[in-house]
Amino acid sequence: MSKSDDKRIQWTGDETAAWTGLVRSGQSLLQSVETALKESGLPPLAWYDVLWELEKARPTGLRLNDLGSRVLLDKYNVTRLVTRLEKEGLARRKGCTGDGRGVFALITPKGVRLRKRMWPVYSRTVREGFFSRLSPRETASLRKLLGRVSGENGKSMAKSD
Amino acid sequence: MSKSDDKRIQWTGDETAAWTGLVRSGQSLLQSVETALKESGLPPLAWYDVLWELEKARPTGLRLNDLGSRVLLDKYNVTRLVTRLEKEGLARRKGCTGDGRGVFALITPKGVRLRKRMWPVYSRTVREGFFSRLSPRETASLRKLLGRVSGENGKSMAKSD
DNA sequence: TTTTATTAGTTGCTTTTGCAACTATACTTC
DNA sequence: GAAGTATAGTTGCAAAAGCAACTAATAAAA
Repeated sequence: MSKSDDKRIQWTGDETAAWTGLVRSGQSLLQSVETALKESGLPPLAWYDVLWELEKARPTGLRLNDLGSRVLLDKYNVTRLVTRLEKEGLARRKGCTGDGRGVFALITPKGVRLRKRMWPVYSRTVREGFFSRLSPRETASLRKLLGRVSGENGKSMAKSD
Repeated sequence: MSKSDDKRIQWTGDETAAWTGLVRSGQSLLQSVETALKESGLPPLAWYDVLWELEKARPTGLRLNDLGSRVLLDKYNVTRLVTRLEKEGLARRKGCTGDGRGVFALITPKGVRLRKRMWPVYSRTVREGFFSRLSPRETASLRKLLGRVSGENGKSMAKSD
């Protein structure tokens, strides 16, 4: 690797600020949501995400695998989260006919009800901390920029093994 | 609260996409950094953040409290992380003369060296996954937008108790 | 000045993550 | 069709995070 293609190790001011802005605003908002949910006696955001994916995937359900890739969870965490949901009667497993290894997760009516109760809290918190600070144009512009960033990432999130 | 000022529970398409873009790109990039660090046999990003704050705060050091608010860590996690760093000889504590409750954390030369070894890995990963996907103008624009979002958040990150 | 309330930091206990090893089924290829 | 390899999911153990209770010191009230 020659000196000139030695990737710029240094960051510009804008780069640094954009990066810290991204990380900090994300973390801070997520934290607000978690706090708001807890204050309302509701489960964590990860539960919402999973329940929502399962609800959208009705009536088929979702393979744990797919579920994991949608919510950015490693497979062992999917296993465990689904187990917890199952224990609360919010979801259930169903063996996959056709692929003996596969397992589907399905949302239950109780799961749907819980998800619906969580939504207003989640929604409101994000609106207050995020959307309300941006004009529609700015929101659209942010969407576009972040879309560029999220575009197929080198390494996928869910580790294979 | 009248019906009309009932906060919009629904999200527009742009809002949804901006939110998921923010969360997913942040998580995904952070995950890439963690992976890269691990692959290089280096400690997690949180260590970097703390070491860097301590390095900037030389030679005075930082109160654990301040440290926590800068790196978005709850106080008990600060206590523990500093303990781990101390155990590795990367930082040390120093009682605070003047305020008997206070504790300063100081970075050691070894800590500085480690932080310097971590930087290229960190830096490169973020450049590849983030900066390299945006033009300088876009980066600046993103910075501005995210700055709007991060502006004093309702609830501070580090919980008081 | 004594009492009361805050603030800084630590620690025990529980829950959750992360890693690595493991089982079981499906796919390849020879 | 047998042997090897890849994939889906689970689990044991260790490290880390979250919560609440606790200590010690400062600041505020009475």
